[in-house]
Amino acid sequence: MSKMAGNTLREAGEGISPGRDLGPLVERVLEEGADVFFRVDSPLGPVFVAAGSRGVTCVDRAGIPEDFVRRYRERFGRLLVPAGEREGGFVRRVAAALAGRRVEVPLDLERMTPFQRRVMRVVRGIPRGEVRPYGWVAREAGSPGASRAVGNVMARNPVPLLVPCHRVVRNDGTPGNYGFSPQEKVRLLREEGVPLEELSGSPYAATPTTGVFCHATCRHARRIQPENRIPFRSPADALDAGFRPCRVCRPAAV
DNA sequence: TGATTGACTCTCA
DNA sequence: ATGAGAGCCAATC
Repeated sequence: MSKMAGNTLREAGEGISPGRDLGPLVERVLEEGADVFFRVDSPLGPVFVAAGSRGVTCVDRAGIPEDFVRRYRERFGRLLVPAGEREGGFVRRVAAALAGRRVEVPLDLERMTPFQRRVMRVVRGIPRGEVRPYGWVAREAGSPGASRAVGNVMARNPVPLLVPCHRVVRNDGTPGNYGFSPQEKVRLLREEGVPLEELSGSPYAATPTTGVFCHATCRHARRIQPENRIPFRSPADALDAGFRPCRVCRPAAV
C-alpha cells in the first residue's frame, strides 16, 4: 500500500524538484485534490472502487493497482490515492451495496450527459432479482425508441453493479450483451434468482384475477399462481388480450 | 455539420 | 426458428 502511494505521489509530483519533501504535497492532495480507491469483493470478484468527494466514480475488476491508478488519471484527469481510515465507513457501505444489500451509495455521475444520467437513474431503480428491457429503460428515461442508445450507455457504465446494468435485457427476454461477457451477465442474474429460461420468449405475464399484466420478474408477477399465469411475448399481445399494464412495473405506456 | 458507431428492435424471408 | 436488413437514437469525432 505504502509503495503504491509512493508511485502515485511521484506521478503527481511532476514539476516538483527532486528531493523536495513530499509530506506537504500528501496533505494538500488529500485535502483538496485526490480521489481515493480501495479493493473490495463483489459478485464479479474483487473490484477496485474509486470515489471523490461527491461519491463513487468508478468500479472495475481489480487488477494491478498501478494500472488502475494510471487509467483513472487518463480517463478522469484525477489523482488517485489509497483510501485510509477516514474512509472506513464509506468503504463498508460500498461493500454492503456490492454484496446486494439495499444501501444508499452516493454516485458521482457529473461527467455524464443529461440523457446518460437519466438512464443511470432508471437502471439504478431495477430491483435485485428483476430485469427490464432496453426499450423500457429508454421510455422511462424520457426517450422512447432510444433502446439502442441505452445500450451504448450501458456499455460504458462507469459503475457496474452499483448501477445494475446486468439487469437490462433484450425485449424478447433473452439476456443480451454485457461488458464483461454475456456469460457473466447470465451468471449474475442466476445468482439473483432471475428465471432466465422461463423469461426467454415470454418476458411478460398476466393474471385474469386482476386483469393486469407485468414484466415477468415484477414482484407482482412473481406472486401469480402458476395455474393463473398467462405468459406474453410483448405488451401489445397482452393489451390485445384485454389486460392493462401494471402500475408498478409499467410494461407499457398508459 | 455530417458520418460513424453500436450491451437494440422490428420485419420479413 | 433464425438470420439478414433496415430503422433508430444519442454520442463522438
